[in-house]
Amino acid sequence: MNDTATLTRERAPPRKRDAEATRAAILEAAKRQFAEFGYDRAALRDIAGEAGADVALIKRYFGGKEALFTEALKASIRPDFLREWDRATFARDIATMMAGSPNRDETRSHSFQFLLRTATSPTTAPLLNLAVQERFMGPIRDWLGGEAAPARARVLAATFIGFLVERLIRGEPLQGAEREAFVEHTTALFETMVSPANE
Amino acid sequence: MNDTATLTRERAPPRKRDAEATRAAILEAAKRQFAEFGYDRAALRDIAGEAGADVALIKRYFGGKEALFTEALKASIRPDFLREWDRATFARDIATMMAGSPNRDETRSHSFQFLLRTATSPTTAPLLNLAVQERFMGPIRDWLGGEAAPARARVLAATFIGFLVERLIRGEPLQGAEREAFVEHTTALFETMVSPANE
DNA sequence: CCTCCAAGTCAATGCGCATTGACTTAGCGC
DNA sequence: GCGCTAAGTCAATGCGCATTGACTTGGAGG
Repeated sequence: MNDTATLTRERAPPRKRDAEATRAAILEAAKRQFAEFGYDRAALRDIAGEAGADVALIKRYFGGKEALFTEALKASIRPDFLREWDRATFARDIATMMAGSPNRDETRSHSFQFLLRTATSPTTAPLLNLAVQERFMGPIRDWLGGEAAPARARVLAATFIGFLVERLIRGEPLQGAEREAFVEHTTALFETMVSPANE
Repeated sequence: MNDTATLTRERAPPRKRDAEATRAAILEAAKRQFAEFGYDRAALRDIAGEAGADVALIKRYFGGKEALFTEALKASIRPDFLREWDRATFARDIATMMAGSPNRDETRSHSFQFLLRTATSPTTAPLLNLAVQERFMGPIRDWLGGEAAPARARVLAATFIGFLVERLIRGEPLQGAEREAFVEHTTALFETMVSPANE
């Protein structure tokens, strides 16, 4: 009797024999666990477990751990993520988001956490670079527009990433005056990046 | 004494039986390898190897992998790192540094790479948070001064980290016009953070 | 030259994990 | 109902690694 049911994650209800659905479930679990644990500490066993599938199916459907990771990475970068933010309130929205805890808006932070974990693992960094270049930098560049868009996109992306990390690291949530000041300064920071700075 | 001659594996010349020296060598190798490979992929065998010592000595002198890591982490955060930058040229210096490759100024980036790898590994993040709070945030806060220093320190630290990550990820080096624009915008960005923004 | 202890070595042990191939079963077409 | 194929299961294998305890050796003090 294997009781992997003790895991906190809910197991999907018993699925009919459906290759497509199984594959999708595995990919979903992979996205989540790679994002949460990083490449090294994510175990195929557990991923399969969460998906309600067997480890061997990962081999069948994806080939191996690295291949699964690559696919999960691709699936985690949505090129249209910028459209979700209103241009007018962009800076403040970002600032507010960064002031919060990562657990709250899990849906959105999934993919970014994924990026972070990937970014700093020496093994996976090369994989990331490729994906980011076309699916992350590109959109930001277009979204920014104006002169020197590529360089400005880099600056924006870097800053963005930094705040994600800070939020990830942060121990206790921001509160009171510090939180307000944080939001103000962060808003100002992102605003200077969106509207071209005057020399 | 030159030391970092070859990338492969510098073995120190046969050391006399000296517990202190051995301990130090191990710690040094640990700092380097943890920074380069991250916690998970750094192997005690290799660390000991680089230090010209045996794995078992790591147990004797440090207790285990996690203890060694913690110590290496502490040793990697220098609370006075900010003093190295001239206040007047701070922003531009940072920008120039960020425009370069991480391999060039290895000495300085060691400790930061360490931070990054630590930051995004779920296991080690808690350890980091503690260390960073007092040895990283504190100094920045004092260095910044002025009103809302804690919040502004956070903003500065976050941005700083982001650029480190971006630099770490970046595939090919920045060149030509993009590099120039990048430096300009980054300089401007850091300047607004040092000199208090006017409301 | 001898003793003894700390410094350093060696090899066994066990764990967690990915990989893999042989096995079992569901379910569709006939 | 029958059989065949794809979907899903199981267990063996092997690798990399940290841990650990028993062993060996250097070298200083007598």
